[in-house]
Amino acid sequence: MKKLMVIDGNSIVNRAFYGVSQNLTTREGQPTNAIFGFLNILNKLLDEGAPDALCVTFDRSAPTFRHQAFEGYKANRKGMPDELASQMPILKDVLGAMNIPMYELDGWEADDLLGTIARLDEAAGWETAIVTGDKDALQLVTEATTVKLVSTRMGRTTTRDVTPDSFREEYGFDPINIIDLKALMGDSSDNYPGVKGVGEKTAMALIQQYGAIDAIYAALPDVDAKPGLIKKLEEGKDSAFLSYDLATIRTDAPIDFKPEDNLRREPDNNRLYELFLDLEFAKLIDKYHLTAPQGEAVAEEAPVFEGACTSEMVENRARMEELLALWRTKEIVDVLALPGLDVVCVEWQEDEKTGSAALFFADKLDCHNNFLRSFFSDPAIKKTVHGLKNLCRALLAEGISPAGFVFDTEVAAYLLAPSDGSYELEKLVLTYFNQQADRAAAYLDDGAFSPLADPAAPLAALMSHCAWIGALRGVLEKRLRELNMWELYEKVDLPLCPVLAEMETEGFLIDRGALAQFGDMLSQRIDQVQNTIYALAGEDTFNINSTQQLGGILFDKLGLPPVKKTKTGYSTNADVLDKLRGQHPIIDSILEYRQLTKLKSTYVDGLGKVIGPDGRIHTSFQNTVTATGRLSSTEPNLQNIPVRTELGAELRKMFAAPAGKVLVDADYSQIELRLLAHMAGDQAMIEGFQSGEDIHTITASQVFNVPVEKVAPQMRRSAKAVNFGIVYGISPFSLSQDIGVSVQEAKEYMDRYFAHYAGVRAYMDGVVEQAKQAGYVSTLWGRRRWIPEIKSSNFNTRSFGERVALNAPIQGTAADIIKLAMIRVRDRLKAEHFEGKLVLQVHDELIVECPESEAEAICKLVEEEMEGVAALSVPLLAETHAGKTWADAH
DNA sequence: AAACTCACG
DNA sequence: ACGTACGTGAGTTTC
Repeated sequence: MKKLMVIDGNSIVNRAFYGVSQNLTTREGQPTNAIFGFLNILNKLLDEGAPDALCVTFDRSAPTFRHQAFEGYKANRKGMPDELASQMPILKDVLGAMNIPMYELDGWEADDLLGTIARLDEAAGWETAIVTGDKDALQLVTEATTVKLVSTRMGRTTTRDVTPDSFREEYGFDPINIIDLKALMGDSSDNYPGVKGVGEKTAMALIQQYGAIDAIYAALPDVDAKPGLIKKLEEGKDSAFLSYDLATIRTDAPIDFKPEDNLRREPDNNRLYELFLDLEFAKLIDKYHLTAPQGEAVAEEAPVFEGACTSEMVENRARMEELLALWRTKEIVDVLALPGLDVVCVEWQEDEKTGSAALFFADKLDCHNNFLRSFFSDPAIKKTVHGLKNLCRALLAEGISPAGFVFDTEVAAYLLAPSDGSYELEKLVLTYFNQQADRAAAYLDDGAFSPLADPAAPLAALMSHCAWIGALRGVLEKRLRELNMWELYEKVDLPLCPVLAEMETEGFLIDRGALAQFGDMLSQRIDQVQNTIYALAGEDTFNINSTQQLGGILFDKLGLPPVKKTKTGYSTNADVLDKLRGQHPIIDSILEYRQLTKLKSTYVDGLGKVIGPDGRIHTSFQNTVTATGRLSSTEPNLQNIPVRTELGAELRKMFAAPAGKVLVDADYSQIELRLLAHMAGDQAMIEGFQSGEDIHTITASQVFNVPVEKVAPQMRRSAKAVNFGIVYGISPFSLSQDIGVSVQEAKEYMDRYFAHYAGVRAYMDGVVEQAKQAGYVSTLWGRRRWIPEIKSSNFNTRSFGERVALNAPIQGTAADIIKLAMIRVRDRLKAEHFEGKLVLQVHDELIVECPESEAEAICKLVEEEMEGVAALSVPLLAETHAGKTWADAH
């Protein structure tokens, strides 16, 4: 007997939408999670069920014919969220391309079509499997028709086959009587009432005993039940029969259906390929073995390797010179340099065909080193690489000065999609070409790569990586130019790479001894405070670091009032503890304990672990991580060294200049607010900055309408909080939390603020509008951040998108500016033969280590370059200081 | 691996 | 009525 599988499209797509990771979108912001989830469920079903035929049914909008009788029907069902609605037509396109028949009919619901199809199928002598998440469909179960009930739990979908036997076993009555069950108990999601006062338990018992509501009502008033229930049944009779009709799935929809029309067919390769390409479902392209349509350009033309790859072991000096000379004549050479530089692959274009070579440097100190040096420091050889910053660092470690790098695929991909998070070559190949590249690192893991032993096998893969780098260069460059980001790329992010590598290599000297001493002091105090806490708590068996255990002590044992909850229990963060201050002496001790242990573990111990043999700390600057364009710093993070508390700031005394040298520290004054004034073109704020007065005082004076000299400290504090809040897209509630006033007062501050800075409000409205229209926002230098969230139908998600739209242009422009300043400072230090070197950047702050004799000149140089990056409608101000330690210089 | 907390701009 | 500020990285506990 042939089998047909019929899928309740609306039910399954809903489950997929709410069950699959919410954030799956294309890079342009089209949500795809429901489609992806639907296809996954479909694939799983087909693997398990192997039906001969397959089709899908869809609703054509409520209220339906069947339910017109009842006005409140579906009043409780919310309309489909936009993110799901936008996926429906695409899903139907996909199913169409897969040659899966779809059935939908005006005025009919999916389940009526399911019912009709099942019966027609049965009549034709076929078996039917109905796939749905809706238990109403169980009424359709017969010997020939099973229901595959789909449920999603924690993102996993499971299906359960329901047959007449398994149904009876579970419910104790026949499948058809589920209609009677619903007639009594009602259905809140479909909004039909059933019998008032009868729930699932009661209804089940009645149906198990009597089978159908006809039988129940026929037996009235002698039904075997309590008098109260009998009264309810009598009163609810009309409603019960109405509900019965509503719960009945019709099997007589006027559709033209023949089972054999639904026999499985091969998908339409070209249509499906293009759809999956648009949806960025590269893995599914592989899974379905789809191929790029022949003869027409798809997204991007993928490179051809076959037969084009040759490799060469360069064994003598003459051949090296020959190759170097050749490469100098080429427009570009694409380079894959493996970590450690012991293997370098080079590919280039030669008379319309590709040439390539793999160079091995088993011993970097032999004559090959000359090759490495000549190749990587020759400005005449124009090189493309993936991950320039790290390559530069590796080169510097070999004493080679990098030059001639004209393209970095990693940085380019970051600029095009800065929220993507990671940009491994394999991932980019998948994104831009929908192809799977083997991981180059696979040939290196545990040092297994041994080119001399077996050059052939891994070499082909490595060379193909090289070719991918070249192919990516093509599409990335094209895209950067299309988006007007080429200049940003060429003038800012690319040339910053060697600067960062130099800074990492240089490192920051730290006073090991002083650090250890500080750590000992902390340990002693931690001991004391810990004892105090245990004494105050009356027990010493709990772990103060555990928020759970601590919460138990504070809120259960000591009875303090819980201020805030987290997912897992009581919140015990600093905000909460601050509110509890004065209610119990243990609070102050816990705050102190937190401060001390943070300093000890994160900073003293953390930093101690990463001091190099040279006594210096070499952080890694991440230049492809943040969504806004900022840098970040890892292993260790040197951008969050304490400064705000006195004890914490002690640490900055450990960051020092060596004997005979000093640190020059320069930081931008209020750069983000200045940028807000400039970008908003707000005259009042611009004049405020031009006056040279303290901006928070001016704001207070304008907002509170008092002369500058009459601004009280509290007024300035409030104005400062508003100023900062604005840049983040603040709400009155958060402002009130921040400065400790009522929400009403906070709102008044903001209203007054916007009244005086009308340009700021207009700018904010404009930038949000731009983000909604275009899907992205930009900095002054054209750095982009895509904001798919702003089109969300979810209030919180959308609000987040709006705040991001407000903040990203400002934070990002500040990042553009300091990156440019870094490049220029570094270039001038070098050009003017200073010994001074950049060692650190902390978002709006630069630190140079230099001989004492250079300090004065370098202060001037850094200030000039930082302030001179751009001419805005407000001055860019940088303040510089020199000192023996970071604490002194800041 | 996720949750919580906290350090910085 | 919602749920409450942008951007990071790291240490600790807990599952």
